[in-house]
Amino acid sequence: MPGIDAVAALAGVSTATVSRALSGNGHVSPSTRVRVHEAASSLGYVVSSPASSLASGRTKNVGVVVPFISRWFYSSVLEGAGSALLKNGYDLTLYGLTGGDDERRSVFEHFLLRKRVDAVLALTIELTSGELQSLLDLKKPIVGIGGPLAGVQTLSIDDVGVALLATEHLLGLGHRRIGMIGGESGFELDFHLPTNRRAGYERALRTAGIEPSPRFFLPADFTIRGGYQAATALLGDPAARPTALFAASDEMAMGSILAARDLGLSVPGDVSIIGIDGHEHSGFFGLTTLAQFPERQGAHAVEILMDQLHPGRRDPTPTNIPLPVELIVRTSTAPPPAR
Amino acid sequence: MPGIDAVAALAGVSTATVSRALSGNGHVSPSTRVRVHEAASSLGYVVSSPASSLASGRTKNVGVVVPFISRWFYSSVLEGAGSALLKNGYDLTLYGLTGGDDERRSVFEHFLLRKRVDAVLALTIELTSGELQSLLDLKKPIVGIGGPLAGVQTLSIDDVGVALLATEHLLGLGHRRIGMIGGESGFELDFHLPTNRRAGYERALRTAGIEPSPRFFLPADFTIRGGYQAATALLGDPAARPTALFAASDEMAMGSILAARDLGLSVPGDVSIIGIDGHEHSGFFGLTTLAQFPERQGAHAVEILMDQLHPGRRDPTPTNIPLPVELIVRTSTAPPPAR
DNA sequence: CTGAAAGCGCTAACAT
DNA sequence: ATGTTAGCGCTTTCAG
Repeated sequence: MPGIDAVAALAGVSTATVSRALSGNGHVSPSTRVRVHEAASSLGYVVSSPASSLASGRTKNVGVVVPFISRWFYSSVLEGAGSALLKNGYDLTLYGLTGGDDERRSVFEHFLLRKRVDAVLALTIELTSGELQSLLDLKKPIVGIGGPLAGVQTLSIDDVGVALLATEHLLGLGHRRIGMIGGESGFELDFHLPTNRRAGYERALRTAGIEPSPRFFLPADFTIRGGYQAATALLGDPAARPTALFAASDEMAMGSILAARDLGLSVPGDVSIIGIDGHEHSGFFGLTTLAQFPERQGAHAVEILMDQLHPGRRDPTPTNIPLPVELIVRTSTAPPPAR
Repeated sequence: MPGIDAVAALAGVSTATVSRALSGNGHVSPSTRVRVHEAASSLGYVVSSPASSLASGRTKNVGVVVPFISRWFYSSVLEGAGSALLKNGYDLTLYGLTGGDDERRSVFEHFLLRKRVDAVLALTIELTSGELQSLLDLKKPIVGIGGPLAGVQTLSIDDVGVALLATEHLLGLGHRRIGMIGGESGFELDFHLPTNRRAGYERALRTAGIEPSPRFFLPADFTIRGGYQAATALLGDPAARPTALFAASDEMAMGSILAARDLGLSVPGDVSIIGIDGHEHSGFFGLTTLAQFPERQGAHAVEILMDQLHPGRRDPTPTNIPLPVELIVRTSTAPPPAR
């Protein structure tokens, strides 16, 4: 492992010049820049990150805090963020908040404070004011996905709007009896997502002159199994069942499709089903959905972080950036049965 | 952000003593240890990782290299490894090899060489000899999951054995016409996993006096959709269809269950289906499976790493450690139809 | 058991 | 455009 002075010696310049040439900070003549790069690569020199960090105060690393890792949405965002960071020369240090409160506390009170990250990316985490404060105290760029988070730059889809669109799609097909499988309100990790999606659903109905019926709403836990159970209950009464179901996540929508089948109902013949997510499996199930694009969200968040880390690279960005969603119509939705 | 000398001053000792007291290296009298800890926490002192790393050569960080992030197996391992690392005071830096070759090269030639990690954990990655060499040159502990990897400590399930067990379960129920949905052989990222699982399947059949028929084997891509298509083909001919299907992954097995339904076949009445994985959704599908436990695998790998990082903590471990699997019998397997 | 002091390998003023 | 040099904030001999 050669050091910077070996490179300097070989290139016939000072270590300062090597540092400048390799990092791109400060001016170096084109010719010496080339010499230095050649010397470095011929020696296989790679800068020591701790030494560089200690001297410069920058780490070329960003911390990503996630509530879960092995769920489609989070791991997809992670994938997008990771590859975007790599392209920018940054590492990604992952802080999972799975374990208990102790683990969570140690992340905020110890791990994130070690001066190991230049910025932090927080995925759909409802932070306590103490946690938020300790992040803000770092005086480092923070961006949240799924926000909004007070005082933090965030990206998020418009949960009310997306639910509105989904419900309107169903209304547009002629459905009047539309059920919803929502989120459990205790699901706090996602910023009022359950509440907002329900609000969008109800607003769409009311706008169409339909009073939402509590009998048509059932909360579930965002999983296939939860969706299956809720759909089974909602579709169970042949006399008074909805002709369409809007599920607040694709996994629940998939569970609903399976439940409908098991009840002997055809989708979309007897019941239409729409979800939210654009889950990787939604195509297989022929599910109509409002797709969000988690990988792009991750990449987008990284862009914002990079802009803040390298001022002058772009305009300052506003406080909460709405993220695009896209209605993908597949074969799970159609006009209601003739009756 | 107070420094170590602020703590030293407040505790009335030297910085050296603070360092020793906080890190646990070197002896400090119980009483001063307590004073130092109190001083540190009252000031909110947290060691600067770059400074500590530069001085000690240790980073308290491990690099994890993964081929994919958003797949159940990998994200589960990651979850287990992450929380185990956290408990040990280590950070986890994630290197995803999703992007193209350039990205991959930069990980091995640059990112991993920055002296940022004390060890590396490689998940089911078939490394080129050059990549392996550059890892070995780091002279740091490496452990692989899914191995074996020449010269590296690895953990892996016995792919031949697990396929053998799955097939034997089917044989034990009385099946003789057993099909398999295997892996595409081009799926190189997993060490010969497709080949090994097929070998176990064939060995079990031969031991039972059955010559495996190529017409009963179809490769797929480990996804639900792939399993669906393969199962549709395998079960398509009512005259000569297998009475049982062994899928090399749970996702493919789930696809098979859906395919069987769509063909009007009852599971397990007409056809039994078994998978490998213990996927989070396998319970929902009533799938009989050979469960591996990716989270535990991640935690286990971390244990080994910690043992190597803190010598004397436990015995040196052998070269390839077999991982436990467990047959979970649910409702997708039963004796073959009476005929 | 504790303190003094010499670095760890780089970066960033400050000169030139 | 490039060189000189003083740290960055710790850890770790080496003494005592």
